[in-house]
Amino acid sequence: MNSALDDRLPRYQRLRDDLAARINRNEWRPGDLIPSEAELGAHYGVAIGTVRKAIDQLVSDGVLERQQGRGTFVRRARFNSSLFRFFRFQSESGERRVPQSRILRRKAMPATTAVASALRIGAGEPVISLSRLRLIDDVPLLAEEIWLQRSRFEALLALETTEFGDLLYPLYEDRCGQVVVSADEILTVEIATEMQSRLLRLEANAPLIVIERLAFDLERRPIEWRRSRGPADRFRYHAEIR
Amino acid sequence: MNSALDDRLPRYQRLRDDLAARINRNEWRPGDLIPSEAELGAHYGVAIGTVRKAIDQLVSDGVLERQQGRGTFVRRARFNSSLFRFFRFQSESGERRVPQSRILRRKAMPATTAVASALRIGAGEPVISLSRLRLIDDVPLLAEEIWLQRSRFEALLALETTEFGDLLYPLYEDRCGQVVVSADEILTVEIATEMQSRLLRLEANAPLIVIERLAFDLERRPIEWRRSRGPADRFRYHAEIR
DNA sequence: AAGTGGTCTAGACCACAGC
DNA sequence: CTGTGGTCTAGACCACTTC
Repeated sequence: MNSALDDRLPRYQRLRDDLAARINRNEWRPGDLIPSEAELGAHYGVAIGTVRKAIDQLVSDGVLERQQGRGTFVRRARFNSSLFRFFRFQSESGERRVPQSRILRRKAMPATTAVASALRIGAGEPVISLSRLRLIDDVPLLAEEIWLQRSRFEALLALETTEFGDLLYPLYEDRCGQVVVSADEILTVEIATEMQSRLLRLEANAPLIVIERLAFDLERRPIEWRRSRGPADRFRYHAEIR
Repeated sequence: MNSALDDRLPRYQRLRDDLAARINRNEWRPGDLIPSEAELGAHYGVAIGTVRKAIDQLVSDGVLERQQGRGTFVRRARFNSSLFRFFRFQSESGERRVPQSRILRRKAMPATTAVASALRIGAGEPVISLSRLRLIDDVPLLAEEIWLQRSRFEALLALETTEFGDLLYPLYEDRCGQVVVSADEILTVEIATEMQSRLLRLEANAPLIVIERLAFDLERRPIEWRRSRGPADRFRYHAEIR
């Protein structure tokens, strides 16, 4: 379970995993300064070069951020990151803006088999389901269904949905200590159902783009599954591939 | 121009750039074994650790590949890479296959302003334009327009288009010494024109997915621009985002 | 001036491939 | 057995931030 203990792995790997786990359990929170390389080396009994290699990995994972002369910090949610790219549905004038969010429904429920399999939990385990509409200039742009493991996001049930704000990931960070660092997305196109076309104010049978996203924490465990649908004619998606 | 000479940059950076340039000018070709770390260190007059750091970067760029005990090799085109992911248009049965390719047209011409700006060359400079149809089970799946800088791809003009094969990137490698290592893609949806719907055997006004791709060499210079269109209802695109 | 990360070095030992 | 990359160490010096 805990790779930080598996002594077949190189030290820098175990160190990376241990640091990742410490961040994940909120020993250090986004924005915090972590101990210096020298301190970490002394604490773990390894050379500074080994610490550097572990930190290098976490930096390239987007989890940590170095600042020469200042120290190494836990990175905050990145609003310009590609995680936010399907915000790039164009507004009328073409510029990019953060859409408004309106939570339509919030429900605690047992996971369906599909949700459980995506989140890699058992069927029937408690999850939180959100239904959200995103708008620009009061025009609906995306209809989203979101599922979260309840045990990690309990705090969301105690909060008024009107207090959620326009972005969820900062909320996850602040209220639940959950940090999204990567995601897999699958894009497809389908035809709007009657309900969807009413919600998005489209004509019947309009083509919709469907974006399924599975978001991971820094230990690559799935923490959020969402399915977003928007009018295909306003869709523009940018991807960098390697 | 040549960052390998800029002594404000760290040595491992200059070394990385110099190695990249040597690969790009085909001093070593895909599949070749490059000199050992010790040899490179001796040749460039740097410590082995510095060589390792330069090679580390090229490995994470996907240009080189280490094999413990054997050496470091120039990577061949990766057919399972995400560069090939819009091959994932599903076949009837759902499995993934490499589509057939049919070159419909090949033309040497001066670059239009749009093409020149994408490829970052001057308007009117010579380019090669390809028009290609991709099929699975003889059913058209993608209609592609492709533009290449003529100076780099001259060899393609001397080859029968029927000899091109089903994949272009291996052809670029073998015939022209050009290696694609990364790309930017922009996805949009549009409605098929009459000509497109005839080519792809769709009904009029069917929704099309449009994938614009700018492909880069390992010095991040654009070498190919393509625009691919396919039926939206058979589209499935996977992206990993960080 | 003190502390931090950034670069670079030199060398030890290990794991693996290939003769 | 030799040569290769993989890990790890220890220390020097530099560049930057903060006081």
